[in-house]
Amino acid sequence: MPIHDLPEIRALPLFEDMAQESFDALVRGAYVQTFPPQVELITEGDRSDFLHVVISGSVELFASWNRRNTTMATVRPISTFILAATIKDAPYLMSARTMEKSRVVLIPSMDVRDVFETDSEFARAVVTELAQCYRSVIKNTKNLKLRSSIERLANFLIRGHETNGHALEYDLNLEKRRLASFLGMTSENLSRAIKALRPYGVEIDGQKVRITDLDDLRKLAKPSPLIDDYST
Amino acid sequence: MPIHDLPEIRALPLFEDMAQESFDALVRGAYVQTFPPQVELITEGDRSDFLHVVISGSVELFASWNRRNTTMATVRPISTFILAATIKDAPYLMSARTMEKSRVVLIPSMDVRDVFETDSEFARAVVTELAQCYRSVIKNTKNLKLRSSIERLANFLIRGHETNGHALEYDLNLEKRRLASFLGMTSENLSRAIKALRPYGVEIDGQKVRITDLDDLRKLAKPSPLIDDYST
DNA sequence: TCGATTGATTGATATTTATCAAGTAGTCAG
DNA sequence: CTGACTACTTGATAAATATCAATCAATCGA
Repeated sequence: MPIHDLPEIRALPLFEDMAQESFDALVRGAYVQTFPPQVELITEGDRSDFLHVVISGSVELFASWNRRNTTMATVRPISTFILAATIKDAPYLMSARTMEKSRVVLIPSMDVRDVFETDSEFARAVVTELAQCYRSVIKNTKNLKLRSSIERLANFLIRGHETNGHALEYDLNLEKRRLASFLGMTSENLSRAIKALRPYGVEIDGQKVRITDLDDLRKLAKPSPLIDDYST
Repeated sequence: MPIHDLPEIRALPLFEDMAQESFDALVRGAYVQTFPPQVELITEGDRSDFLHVVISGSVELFASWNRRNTTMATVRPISTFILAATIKDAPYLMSARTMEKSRVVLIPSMDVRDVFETDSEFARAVVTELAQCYRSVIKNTKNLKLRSSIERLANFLIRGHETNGHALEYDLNLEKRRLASFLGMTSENLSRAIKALRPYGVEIDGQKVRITDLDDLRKLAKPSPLIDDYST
């Protein structure tokens, strides 16, 4: 693995506290690869061979059943994905494909499990990461079950506003059809939902989101830290 | 804590591998309590004070937003809940209430975190448990997003058939309104969904489920291990 | 530059799901 | 036993969401 990627990976919460020799053991068998857009990196049901770390670009996690598909999440640098499957040595529950040209580090799952057994600092970091992931999925479930599609969109937009330094104008950074699927609706209905939010001070033109009346939008969205705060 | 509960708790996957002294440290501050039905044990948003272990009875995990409620899971003996919040020392994302008279062990969260820091066997067990929980919630999300309510019900019934030793007649063991909420539908629609499954060989009378044509039901439900197998 | 393709939008319609309003059956306390 | 209560069911209707078809706009490769 090219040396210039190491510091960034080493600095990830998952790796920063572990012993140097453990980290070396992980990195030894790892390799970095650049993928073109729309490449399926992993397929649900397959055995977990590698822990993946997205270094640049972006990756979509999606799931399928009975010819239906849904976007589960998008992974942006720098972060790992499919940690749970790696640790459990269990089949992937989701597929992953690159959304754009992306660089990904592949760490052999066996190495991850070995180091996990020997380095308790790493084990603890894995716990923190998994607990975080677990809580995120729970929040997502609450979002899906307790809110209508328009409410989900409204909250998504407010979250975007917050993650973009509270800018009132920011980039969606996501194709609308993917957003629709992530929010659990069709593209057509996302279009209509966007229109429905216009009276609440939302303008979306292409990838550009503009919030003209945040208070009004908040009144509709009713964001809650127990659903929308991804940091806790 | 009464001594006669200890062996069962000790045998839980979460605790079985840890050092005896660590287990003792956990149990020292713990206490067991019997609650009547419909008691709210924890409230979402509250700080995590205890790790809970259900010894008998059953506990419903539910979540609320904007005066709406949804059942997230039911916890049956012997298992723990809200492990993630305890480990992260973060607010509960779900509330919990007893569904019937239940005995619950309460282990102070601080003790859990302390032992987690010192006993790496325990830390590893926590990882396994959290990875399991995480994967369960992912499966649940796929279930919700990829299937219609009738398909969810059909798969739920097949799962019941399997967890009851492949019996073609078994007890629902759950109020229908709770089942409805868990499956993400209203009670009324659950009633109708049950009727809609009759042509596929399903009879539900009160709490009694009878599957008369498993093949037909399977053809509709299309169960997948990547959604319905809770063991992997 | 120009088809061809892809993503987004819109309108019409269908399906799914929720809500509202009765009504039924079973349970339970007095 | 009885009246109140609760869970469940049913039918009618409404709302939410999906599907289908058509169009538009942007992009891209030849």
